[in-house]
Amino acid sequence: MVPKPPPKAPLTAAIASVIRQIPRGRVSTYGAIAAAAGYPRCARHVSKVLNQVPGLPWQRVLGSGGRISLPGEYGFEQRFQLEAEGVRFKGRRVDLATFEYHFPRTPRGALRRRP
DNA sequence: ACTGTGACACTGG
DNA sequence: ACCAGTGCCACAG
Repeated sequence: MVPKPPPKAPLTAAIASVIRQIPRGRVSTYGAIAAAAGYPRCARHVSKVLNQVPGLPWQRVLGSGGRISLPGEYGFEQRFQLEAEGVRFKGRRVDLATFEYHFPRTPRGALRRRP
């Protein structure tokens, strides 16, 4: 039997996993990541995961429309990092049509809002 | 068990 | 186009 599987924050682990799938030179958004992890309405939680789990490609995560949500100097840092990977900006935004990474599939049945 | 939190998304002015 | 306000929802203390 299993000694002790970590039934901790399934959402956190799922989101972290999804973020790691983003290849270099591509980006994604909070909402898309949350949805790909199976939790469509938990975009806000993605930010929490980025702060909790180190080693993630945090710079590849953008807000809706390809905007940088991270304020302050870190925001510029993010922009530099992305440009270093080949991601181009149009004004303050990234052209998602070109650089957004589309995840292969939602790992689990996505929670859908009840009608 | 309850309350606060968060690098959001979306809508209206 | 931009800003401010509102809704959202699982996690952590």
